[in-house]
Amino acid sequence: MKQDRPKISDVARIAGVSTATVSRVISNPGMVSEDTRATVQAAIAQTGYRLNHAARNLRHQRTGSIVALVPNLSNPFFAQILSGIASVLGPAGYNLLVADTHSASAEMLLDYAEPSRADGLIVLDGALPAAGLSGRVPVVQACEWVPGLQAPRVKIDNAAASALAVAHLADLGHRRIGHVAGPRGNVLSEARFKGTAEALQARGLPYPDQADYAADFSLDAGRAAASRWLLADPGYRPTALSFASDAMACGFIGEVQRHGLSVPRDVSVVGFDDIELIAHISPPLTTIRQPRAALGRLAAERLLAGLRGEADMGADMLLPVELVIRASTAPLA
Amino acid sequence: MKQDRPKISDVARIAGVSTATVSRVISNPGMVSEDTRATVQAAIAQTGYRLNHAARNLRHQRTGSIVALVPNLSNPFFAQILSGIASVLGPAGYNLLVADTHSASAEMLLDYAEPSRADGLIVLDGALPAAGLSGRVPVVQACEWVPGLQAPRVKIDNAAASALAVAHLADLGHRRIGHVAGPRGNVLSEARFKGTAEALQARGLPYPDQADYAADFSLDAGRAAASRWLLADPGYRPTALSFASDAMACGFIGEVQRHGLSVPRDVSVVGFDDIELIAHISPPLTTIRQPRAALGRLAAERLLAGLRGEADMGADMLLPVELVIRASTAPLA
DNA sequence: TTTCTTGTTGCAACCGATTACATCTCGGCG
DNA sequence: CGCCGAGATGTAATCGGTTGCAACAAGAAA
Repeated sequence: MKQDRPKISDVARIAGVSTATVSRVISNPGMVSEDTRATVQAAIAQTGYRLNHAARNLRHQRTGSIVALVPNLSNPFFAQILSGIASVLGPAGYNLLVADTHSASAEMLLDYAEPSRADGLIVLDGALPAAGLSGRVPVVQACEWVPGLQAPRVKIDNAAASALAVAHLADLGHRRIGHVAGPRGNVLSEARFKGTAEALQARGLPYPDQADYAADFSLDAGRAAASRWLLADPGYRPTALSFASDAMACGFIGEVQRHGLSVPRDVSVVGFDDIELIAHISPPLTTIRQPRAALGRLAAERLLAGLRGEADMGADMLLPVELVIRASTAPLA
Repeated sequence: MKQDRPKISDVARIAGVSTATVSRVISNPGMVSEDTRATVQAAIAQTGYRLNHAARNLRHQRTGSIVALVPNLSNPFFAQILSGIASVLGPAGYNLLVADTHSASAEMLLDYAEPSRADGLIVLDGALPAAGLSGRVPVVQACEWVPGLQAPRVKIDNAAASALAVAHLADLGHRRIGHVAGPRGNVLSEARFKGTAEALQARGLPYPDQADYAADFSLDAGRAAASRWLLADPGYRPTALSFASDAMACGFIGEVQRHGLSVPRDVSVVGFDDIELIAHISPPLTTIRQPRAALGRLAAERLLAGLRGEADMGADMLLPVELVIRASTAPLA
């Protein structure tokens, strides 16, 4: 009993043809006569032959897989983008290789950009070094982006999104509108802070020249922001706040409520992302909705187009966002 | 100017040695003399040589990657398990290939179990066919499992977990305790329903012989369950309910509240999973906490041990769960 | 009948690294 | 002085498909 997996030469021997013909039956059936094809297919079935991908990839100089570099896999936000990516890659015959940039060394990350590892790269982490990512395999940036990296970006219009939040709060009569930014240095933090500041300025409202940075985008960071806000003079502190993430907004609300204040009576809150469940907290959170799955899908499609050599891999792509008004915002009392 | 990537023979030529020596410098430096090693390393640096993984994999008959078969990538629950998996695989030198079983055909899924594609398989989807997964590469099942598939399982004790919920509600004085199960046929749904029924029976409480199946584990399914519950006779319907997921519990609470009832005054609710944010809804949800990241980590470690040929890839592994008491449960009025 | 297509198929050279085996050198030892 | 062993390095087969090119057959055109 042969324990080894059958190889193409085994099939060829049984079918009485050359390995070339077997190979053609597999990858280019039209080139082989009907009779031969049937014989070979029978031999394939009989032996239970399965193609060796490593061998094919070596010869074809491709891998059939796309790497996604994710800053934090456990963040549901990224999971949904990945889901969008996978939904495009799978049907197109590509594998999705996921690398958590936090649990991988710089050397390993470099390795992911190797043509012998992946055919393309989707970067979801804006904190990576631009050098090393470029010039090896086609790259697309999604959601976040790496400053200085020449690769198409599929993202939302963060400035416009911030402006939406500001407009909503201003329309409700708020004049002292604050913004709690994400972690310092993060491209999204900066873009959203900048967008908020500019929107405030455009309306003649007071705006900060320095962002109120949080440690990260987490619940705890929102809680910390609440502590700062609670300490401030009620006569001067913002009556409305926009946050760089829903999680932060949640943390803020929880902490504020714990101190006996009420949202939106004492302070209006706008989140960012529209993650699941956010509609079910108390009060349901007003937020900016990002098209997460679409972001992933479009990034993947963009990359595939690039691999086919079709696309103008130059232009960026801005997806629309949407203000979802729930109950965490109210007119200024 | 050579556009091609340098290969090992280019390095060899420049260093004035054979390809064998270059190969040794890369993968077995101790075998090469100090001088030669330095020369070769200089040549590698000079050419910017990078190893071709496809070639090495072909020769080594391994791929360096592990596939995770996930039923639904956009579900944050799985994202956190994946995170645990990635945190182990990365440092061990393995890639994580993620396949969404929903957006892949059966043929593609079979392909993932090919030795030429992956060195091992982590199954997170209990609805896959057992045939085709077995006997090709080492497999570990995590969280969910495939009935009939002979592969070690890393999971929680679903029966014990259900019993925890029942005990909690019974201790609060509830006698009519219900359970809303996940989708019919899902291994977790069945296990949790069975565990709940047995726990009820053991306490002499009325128990259903048929599960109250939901369409899936989602918020909407919980909402639908609420509609059913609201229609039932208040004198007979359960005064407390446990759910097969937090999302369902949330949906239920939201719908019940919309009808002017209050949780936990009118009905106590226990969720399952302890996903993020669940502590911030109103009321904060009492639930069963699953060690998600640990599940992923252990599954990955198990698989790696199997790949090294170390482990008794036979025994299953049960992780402990924990009852987290918050405010959605209260003594029977 | 000869020549030219068109369609099938086989031969053998790849893809790029790894490694068993052979070879060579040099020091130690009888 | 010759033999042996250890260490370093080269030679070439190998992993398993793919594909350019050649060969060949059969039918069409001349």
